[in-house]
Amino acid sequence: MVQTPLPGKLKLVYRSMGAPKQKWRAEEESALKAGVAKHGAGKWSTILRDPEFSTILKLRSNVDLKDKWRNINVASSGLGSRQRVRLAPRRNQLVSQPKDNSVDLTAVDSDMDIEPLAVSGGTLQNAGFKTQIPRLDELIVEAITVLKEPRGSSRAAIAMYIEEKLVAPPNLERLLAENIKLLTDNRKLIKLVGCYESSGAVGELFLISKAYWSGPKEYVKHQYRIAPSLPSFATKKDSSLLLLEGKQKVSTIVEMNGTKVLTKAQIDAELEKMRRMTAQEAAAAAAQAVAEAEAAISDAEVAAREAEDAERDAEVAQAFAEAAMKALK
DNA sequence: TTAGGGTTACAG
DNA sequence: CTGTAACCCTAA
Repeated sequence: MVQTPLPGKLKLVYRSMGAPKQKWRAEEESALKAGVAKHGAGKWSTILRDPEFSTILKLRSNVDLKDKWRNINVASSGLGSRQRVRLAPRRNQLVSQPKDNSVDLTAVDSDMDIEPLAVSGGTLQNAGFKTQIPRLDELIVEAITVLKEPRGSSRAAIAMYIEEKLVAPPNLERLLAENIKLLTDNRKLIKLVGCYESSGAVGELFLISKAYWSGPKEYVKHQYRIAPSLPSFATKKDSSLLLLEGKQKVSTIVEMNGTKVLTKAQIDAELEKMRRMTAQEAAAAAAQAVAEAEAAISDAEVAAREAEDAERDAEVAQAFAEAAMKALK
């Protein structure tokens, strides 16, 4: 019980070879989250053995993964300190059972990920256990956000995340399917329906409603991403025809993202180009745009410090790609 | 091997 | 000093 590593004199016990602490890199953390999404929490050894993560997590042990996952969950749970496990968080029950579809997710526009976090000054004193009965739609968004999977998260991954976090009702899968569909229809989420190859270009098909890809070599993935919030054109009908042309357009988007200005002239210019292209060409161009976006995401993961900005740019690029794909139907 | 409790290092 | 993250120990 009492841990006595050494007599109090010699406390300067360094790690294996003089490594004080091994801070987790964002890359490793992402790999861990992805691994949990794939294999489930608790399968640390399995995750460690997965060739997709073994390279990144080579220096970590299964215990390290377990501890890190615990830290992530503790931090994500909104509760400040977890040295004292006063009450088990198992009392959280998902009660928002939509009888029909009375879940008003239209009001989830601006106040989405803002947590109250009223711990100003003193620590949690009265907040014994949180009664924060989470909303399912918020949980979905949180799952996708936390998992940070480059190609989005599948329903199974989202369900697994939620089940890891709280006691979910047995019909979670069904509720999840309904809620995800609503979120997708309301453009809060972007659905990755498939990947395809067209004339050498490999891309993804993002849909926000019903559409089908009849092109060659399509395989369904059914993963979901957070829909980026774009200035204006997302609500305009006429601007549904948008298109990118590879990295050139991406750089344009980056500039746009910086200034937050998307002029009508720019949209018209894109429309002009779009009208000269066939659906196939548009698909290829959209594919390239997505590829650029993915490259930006990869770079962001390597350079963990500027991950936010780069990923944001990537998402904007993907939004354009999605708009282009929508135009195809 | 994993889930926890417990400990140490580090940043604020 | 305090809280947090990385690490350690051990029962199951």
